[in-house]
Amino acid sequence: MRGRPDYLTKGTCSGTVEIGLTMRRRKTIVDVAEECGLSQATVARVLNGQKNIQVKGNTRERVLSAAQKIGYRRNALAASLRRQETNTIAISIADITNPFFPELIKAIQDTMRQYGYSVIQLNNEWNPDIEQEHFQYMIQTCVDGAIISPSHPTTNLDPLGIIPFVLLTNSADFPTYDTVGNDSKEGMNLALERLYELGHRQIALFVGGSMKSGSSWRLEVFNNFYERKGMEAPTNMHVDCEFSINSVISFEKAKNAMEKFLAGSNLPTAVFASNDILGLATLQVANDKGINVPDQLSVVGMDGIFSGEVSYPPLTTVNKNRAEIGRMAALTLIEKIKQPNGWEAKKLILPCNLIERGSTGRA
Amino acid sequence: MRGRPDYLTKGTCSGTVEIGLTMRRRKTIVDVAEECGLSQATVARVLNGQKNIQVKGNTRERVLSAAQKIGYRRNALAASLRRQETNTIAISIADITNPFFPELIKAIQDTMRQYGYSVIQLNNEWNPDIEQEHFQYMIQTCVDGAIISPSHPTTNLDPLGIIPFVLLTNSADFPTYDTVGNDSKEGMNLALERLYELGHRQIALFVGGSMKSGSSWRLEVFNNFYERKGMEAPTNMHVDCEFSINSVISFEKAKNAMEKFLAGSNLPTAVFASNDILGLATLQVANDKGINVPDQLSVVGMDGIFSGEVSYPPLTTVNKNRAEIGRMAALTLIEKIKQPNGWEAKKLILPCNLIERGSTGRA
DNA sequence: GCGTAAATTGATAACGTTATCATTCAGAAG
DNA sequence: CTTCTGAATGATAACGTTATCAATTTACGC
Repeated sequence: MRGRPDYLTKGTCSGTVEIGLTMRRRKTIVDVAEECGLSQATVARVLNGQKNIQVKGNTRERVLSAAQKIGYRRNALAASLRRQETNTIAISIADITNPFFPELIKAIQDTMRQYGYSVIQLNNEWNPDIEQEHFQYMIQTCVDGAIISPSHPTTNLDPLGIIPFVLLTNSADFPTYDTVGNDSKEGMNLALERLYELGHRQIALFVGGSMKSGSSWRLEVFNNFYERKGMEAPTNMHVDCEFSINSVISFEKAKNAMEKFLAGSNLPTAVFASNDILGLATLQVANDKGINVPDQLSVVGMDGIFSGEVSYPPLTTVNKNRAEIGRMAALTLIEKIKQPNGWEAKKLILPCNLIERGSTGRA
Repeated sequence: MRGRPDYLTKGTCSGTVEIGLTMRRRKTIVDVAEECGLSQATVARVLNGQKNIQVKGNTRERVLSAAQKIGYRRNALAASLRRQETNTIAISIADITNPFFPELIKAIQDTMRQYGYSVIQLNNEWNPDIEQEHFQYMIQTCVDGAIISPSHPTTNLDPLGIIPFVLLTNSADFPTYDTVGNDSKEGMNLALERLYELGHRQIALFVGGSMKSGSSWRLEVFNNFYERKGMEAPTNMHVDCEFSINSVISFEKAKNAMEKFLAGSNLPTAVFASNDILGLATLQVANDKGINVPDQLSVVGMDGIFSGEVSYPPLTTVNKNRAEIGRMAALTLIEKIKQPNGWEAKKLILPCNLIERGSTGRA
């Protein structure tokens, strides 16, 4: 029986007397062993629950009841240290208050839970330094894997070392990594095509500023669309605005930009907003100006956040299935963790779907 | 120098030759010690960075550069096991996709981060069984503390044992525990008083069903308010609806309930909704029916979620400062962790504030 | 130069598991 | 009653830190 030095053992209940002020030490496998008169080894065998262990039903009983009796709780720290795996994965995103993320995270949590993993979620606030700190944290805490939404296209992922990870992005900026993302280009096309079908020819493109990488591909898709239709792409139909860390501030900035645009002379019959915040801002400006949506102006957003359902009118949007992205990212990561060798980069691109609500109608 | 058994050492780079397929073992303090020719003890002293340690500047250099060179990363697992603290706390809430929570969580994360703690966030989906599982998980992973939003007024907190925790609630259901919450009653009064000031006498009370504990106190506050004004509280001005796990579904149910109510004969001049989802549903129904808000109907919600800012008109609401609640809960918990003895239950009740936006006006 | 105290450094035992090996035990065959 | 085999149990060395104590070096006054 292994001894315990005095300065630690002090305070343990011995016999029936319990020392007043000292904290009750947590029960360990050793205590269970003492209690039931078996060795630590057998106790461990029973309690860690490996499937194909050999223990007599009798001794199993003894161990379990002893553990129950003294209130034993496994110390996951010790187990993780010994087994060299923590059954924990990390998620790195920009900002949990961004309405895009909670569902995504929940899906990851749910899926991971099913496979016995817990999830640590980290916000970097679009700050690459914090992001790097988080990577270090992941290494220190020995997470088994990570799901990462890179704060920038230039995010350096090397520090992650041998930690298996999956990226939440569809950008071409990370060609050699595993990625799960939406087909945003195709989604945007879906919206434009539908607007065309409804008779819209003067469509404004509303893009959220420098923060969002990939503003340029939107313009490309926009121009290609008009080309496909044999029309000249309008050049005076672009609305830009800054995008901020905080959704509320972004919303205000978006409103200002759209107000200015709608005060101009050349008015669109429809607005394609590259995310729902921008779309909602457009709605509010239109409402304020007495422009009827959708009779005088159609508005399409992108993402499918909750606020778009409760707006007036409800916002038509290119929906990104965040739950599915989360689930697939989780599954991909698990697969990668289980089979770390000979893995080649997987690129999963999920389709978007158009949800038509009240903000769109005939031109 | 401590030895390492063959079956583990195999694959470590020895000399200049590196064995092909085997995984590179993670560098430890022992490796650093070998590299710089000092003992583990001194290496540890330098690297764990205790403030007032005694090491010569020279040796510190040696250690640091050696650590740098071989790419040493501290193993937090081992450290936590030894130090008996993880610098990690857990948050238990119902559902991260509920728009009320993300800001709260972020505030907790931010504050905790400042004090060197990481945060594990767990969703119980209003399910007490999952909630209990999470409590067990907290014990196993040896979190230093927990912040808990109880799924039900009957949630059993005993299993948490000696883990220090703080509850996110203002209900009287947990009188003996530390709690941080908003003064919702006072907040509701704020709204009613303001509506009265604006000339409203026929105010409807819109309450979200059985899910939400504390529906009854709202009625009490409502009746007290009218009594205070020397008026008879209207008894035909209560709208109830089921509340669901999912915000979207709750919203639809709320719309149905409000539609039915507004189709009736006795119409209110104002609606007080006990949360923003209900308020937004009211707005949308009014808009659909051509009832002008706020000219014909004023609407006040409660919580202050983002969707209320982007609705049309923007929703007047009794704001709960979620960031502040999170911050205070975090600070209280830290205090409790640092000073575990002789603590008596702290009850923090933060004031609500009324945010007047476009959905309210003169009767 | 010497003795003493202070400043550095080193050796090592924990923390609570898991996994390997060795040992014992039960049961069957001879 | 042996002898052998496989099942069941026990002893113990890791996992990588931190913290205690002991040992060593340095500083300093006389």
